[in-house]
This record gives sequence, C-alpha cells and structure tokens, in this order.
Amino acid sequence: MKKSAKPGAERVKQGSGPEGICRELGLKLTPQRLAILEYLDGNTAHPGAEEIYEAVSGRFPGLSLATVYNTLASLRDKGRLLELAIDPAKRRYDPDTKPHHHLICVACRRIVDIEHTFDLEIPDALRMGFEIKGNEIGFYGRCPDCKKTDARKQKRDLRQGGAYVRRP
Amino acid sequence: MKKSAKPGAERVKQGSGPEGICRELGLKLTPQRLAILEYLDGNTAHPGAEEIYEAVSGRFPGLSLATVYNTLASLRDKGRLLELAIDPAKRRYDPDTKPHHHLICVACRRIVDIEHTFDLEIPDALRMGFEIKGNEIGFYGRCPDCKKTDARKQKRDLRQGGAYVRRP
DNA sequence: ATAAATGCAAAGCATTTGCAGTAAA
DNA sequence: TTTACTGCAAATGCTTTGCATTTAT
Repeated sequence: MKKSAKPGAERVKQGSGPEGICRELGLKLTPQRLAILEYLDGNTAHPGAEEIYEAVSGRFPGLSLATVYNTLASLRDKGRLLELAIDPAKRRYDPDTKPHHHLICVACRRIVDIEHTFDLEIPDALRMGFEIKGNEIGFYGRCPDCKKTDARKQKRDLRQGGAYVRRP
Repeated sequence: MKKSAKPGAERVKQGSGPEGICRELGLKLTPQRLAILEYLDGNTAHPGAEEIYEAVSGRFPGLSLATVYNTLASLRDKGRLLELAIDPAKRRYDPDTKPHHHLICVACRRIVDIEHTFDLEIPDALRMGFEIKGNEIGFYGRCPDCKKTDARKQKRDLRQGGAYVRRP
C-alpha cells in the first residue's frame, strides 16, 4: 500500500491526503472512503461514479456503488469535490476545487483542465441584475488524438459552441 | 434545396417560423412538431423536455412525451436546437443556436442568455494540442429575485465557480 | 455505546427504444 | 403508396433511498 504513515517522518498536512481530508471534514476514516479519496487525489480525468467504482473496486473488492455515490455526495457537499454537469450522460467529478476552466473534446468527450485566469469583465448592462460569483469556460474542440483520427467523421461530434447538437 | 413555397401568398421567410424550419430541415409538418417549434420559438427559459411537454400539451392534448423527445432529438441533430448540459438534473434546450453565454442562478437554477462576444485568447501553451472550435461561458451567481430572498440560505446554493458543490 | 457508514436491493427519474397504428407527402 | 411520425409501453441508465448490519470513535 501507499500508506507510509511513519510518525514524524511524514507530516500530515492539514487537509492534504485522504486522511487529512476526512479529519478536516469531520468524516470517519473508513477504508472505502480513503480508497476513493486516494483514487481521486490528483486525478485529472474527470471520472464518473461508475469509473471511480470500477477503479477502486480493483484494489478494494466488496466496495458498493452506493458507497461511492454516498462518498462523492459528502465530498461535494463539503465543497471538497466539484460535480461537473458538462457531460449530459453522467455527472463527472473533479477533485480540483480551485477555479479553472475546461477543454472538451467534442469527439471523445475527454476533458482537460486549464489552469489559467481569464479576465471576463462583464458589462453591467449584461448582468441582468445578477450578483456574479464566478465563471467557468468550456472550450470545445478536438483533442490531438481525435484531430487525426476522425477528421471527416464530424457528424459524430457531440458539441458545438458549448452545447450538444449531435449525439453518437 | 431551398424551395420557396407559394410565391405571392404568404411569404415564408427561409427557415423562420415552425413551418419554415421543418421545410428547411426536410421534416414533415406534423401538428405536434409545429406546436413544439412554436413553443420553442423565441423561448429564452431554457426548458427541459418535461416542461415543453406540459406546455405544449395544454394547447395540444394527446401529445406524447416520446414525441417531444423525438422532436428535440431531430432538431438537435440538425443543429437547429442546442441541448444544454448545464443542469445535472436534466437536459435543457435552447432555440438560440447563435454563439452566446449564460448567467446561471445558483439558487433557483434560472438561466439567462448573454448575447455578447468575449475575447478569449487562449495561450497556445494551454491548448494542449486541441483544435478549439468554440467556447461557452457560464457565469454563476444569484439572480435579482434570489439575491433578496435567500440572502442567508447560502447552504442551498447549487453551484460555485461552474460546478455543483451542493444540492437542494 | 452511539452515531455514522456500508452494502444490497428496491425505488426514482430522465431518456430511449420497439412497434403497431397513423398521417404526411 | 411510401416513408416518416406518433403514441404507448417496456426498457435503460444513472442516481437515490430504505434499512438492517457493521464499524469508527
């Protein structure tokens, strides 16, 4: 296991690492929860519940899908996990809760993070009285792989300008 | 392929209006379809399938939910309707297919269009080799109504910075 | 001991699909 | 006629829930 809990040798940073996160959020340290958090830690694939379940089940047989959903809901409610609504087929999760944007491949649905801050000065006239707290940009296009592969199968593209227009 | 219907009588603007749209897309002019298109025409509420069904059923009893789904799928596949993946609970539809952005109320889920073009120069280093075709910005915050009403019930907010963090 | 978490199965919704009947072209 | 569309119901697929049992603290 990757659990080098050597006292003194490795300091548990506040809220860092599966255990730190559970303690910080007041959640019990169950092996299932820790395994899920470990899988999510640093994960940039924006996995769905099923994928998380499959992946964690490997190292942790007996895990229940319901537990995965329960855990994801807790983390999301505590603000420790972002639940993305980018994919209409299922919810995807992002452990990176810092504000950032996404590159979305319209062909294979791959989602890549963009850690960059854009200056989005929105004219007052367009705010419609809204009290804006944040923003998220989705850049739609084709990833390097799909750019080569499906050059002409564009009929299968999923999105265009931010919204689905076709389905596979 | 554009065939101008009856010249002289009533001028049907190309692709405008329920009938024009059906003809342009090569879809049969069924009363159900026309009723749905009429409801969608100019609609800025970003309704879901169920809402469309309820609304159109009023004027058109006997309409089937399946037909609504079928129609929405056709229009979406033909590029005449945008299928939004902003709301994790259900797909929402937007008849405005021109590139635009959205203001999303984290409290009541209201979605308002922003017809404005932002200059989103994305650094090459951040493109990750993607061939970007478009973008869509979601501005999250509180609409005028919710700003007054739920000032302190912030625990119920749905999103933050573009992704769900809590649920109702 | 107690409150919380797990697992399993049974719901719950939104969306899709199969098909026979129906209507548009 | 021919082909597409409609409607109903059954079927999916993702997510939630109820509840008895187990486990962390």
